[in-house]
Amino acid sequence: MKDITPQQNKVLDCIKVYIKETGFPPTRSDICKEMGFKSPNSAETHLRALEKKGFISIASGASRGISIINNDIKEEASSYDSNEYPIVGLVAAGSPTLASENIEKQVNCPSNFFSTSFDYFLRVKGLSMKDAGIMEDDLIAVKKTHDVRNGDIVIARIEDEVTVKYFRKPADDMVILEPANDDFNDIEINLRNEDFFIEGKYVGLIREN
Amino acid sequence: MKDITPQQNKVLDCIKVYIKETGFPPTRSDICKEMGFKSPNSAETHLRALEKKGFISIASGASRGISIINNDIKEEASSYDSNEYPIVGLVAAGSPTLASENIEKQVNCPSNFFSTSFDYFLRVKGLSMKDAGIMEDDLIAVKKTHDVRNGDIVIARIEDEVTVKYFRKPADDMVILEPANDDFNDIEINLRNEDFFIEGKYVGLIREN
DNA sequence: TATTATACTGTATGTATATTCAGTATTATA
DNA sequence: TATAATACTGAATATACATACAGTATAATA
Repeated sequence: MKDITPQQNKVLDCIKVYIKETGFPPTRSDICKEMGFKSPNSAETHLRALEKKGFISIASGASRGISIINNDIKEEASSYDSNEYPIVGLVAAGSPTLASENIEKQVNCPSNFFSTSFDYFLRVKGLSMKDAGIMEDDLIAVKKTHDVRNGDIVIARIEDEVTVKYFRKPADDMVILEPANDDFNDIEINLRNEDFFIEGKYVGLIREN
Repeated sequence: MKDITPQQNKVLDCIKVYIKETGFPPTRSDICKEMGFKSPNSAETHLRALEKKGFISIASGASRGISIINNDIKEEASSYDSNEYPIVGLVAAGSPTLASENIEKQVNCPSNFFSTSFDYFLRVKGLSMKDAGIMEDDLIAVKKTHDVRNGDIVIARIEDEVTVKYFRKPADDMVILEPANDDFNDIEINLRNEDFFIEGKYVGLIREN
């Protein structure tokens, strides 16, 4: 992304403000009013410059067809770095984890809250990871990934059941899921016979008291 | 707000999706394409119905002048409600907890993140509260208060040392601080002889992995 | 020094768009 | 049973809007 000029930045800001206040983007003429321009072409050229530099996109032919391209890194820097993340339960049925019927609610959380980015929160059931400090009803931040290593705490699906455990893979066709609680036993999975899937990785935890 | 009909809800959804995908609201004709209508007036009448029922507002004369009216309480509450909270260590010296030299860094966190409001984060040292799921290096959200009850997890200062423990007060002149770990012993404090102070109460926890 | 980017004014125009009017049909509501 | 609300088609039109073209001027680059 190229550098933005102060004036172009003003125009960009004025577009953002307009959208925030009205719910839809401004016309060239609206921008002129806001910026004090007397020709719609002043707005037009600024828009084309902003488009060329990657700050906005302009839908050809459409009125008010401006959309802000949010550059995540810039957003984080400018403190608008909050996002809504869904909380899902440990759903047992074969439905997709993030299907709307599984979402308990959405919570607002800065996207850079944990050092690793994450995709959703999972509400923990049971005490099988007690000794790792993961208690019932805790929210664990899950990053969707298949790239897990021995010793990672993973969110895994065996057949139709979702579980949180330590991951270990002693052989190519075998996975052991280890709880962090002496009252529970290891789960051995034979990858040839059983339907096994890594949903993601545990990257953080939130508890409410 | 009046009841929305299933068809009107479809139209409302289609507007939301259009905005999400393009960044700007649809025209009547766009809605027709999405919904399969053959007359722009079909979209128009639906829009007017949605406006009348308070789901959208329509800017007169403006193209794409539709904006979604958000009366979602939870979103309003969580949208731009972020604050900076300090992280402090378990400082032993007699300096005030929130003195700048004790502040590890500031973190951005929605102020309504936990059901109870809080004042700062404390970085946990040691494993004395392990069985309560509080591990080394966890951040616990602390609410400054002196109003604590038996069974609460409190942040207390004995002489010059700060500690996190379960609180119990069996007599007027006595406090027992109980760890959640069999390897540690209860701490009995005689309020007549010892300098004891309740810093606050544990209301939440955050862990980064 | 020539060229490009920035930063505007001013005019013009085709079309994208909102919006009204005229109908038809079905289903609630009073 | 009359009335209103819902759910559409189809056509017409004034205007809102994007966008191109013609200029002017200044600062930055090659």
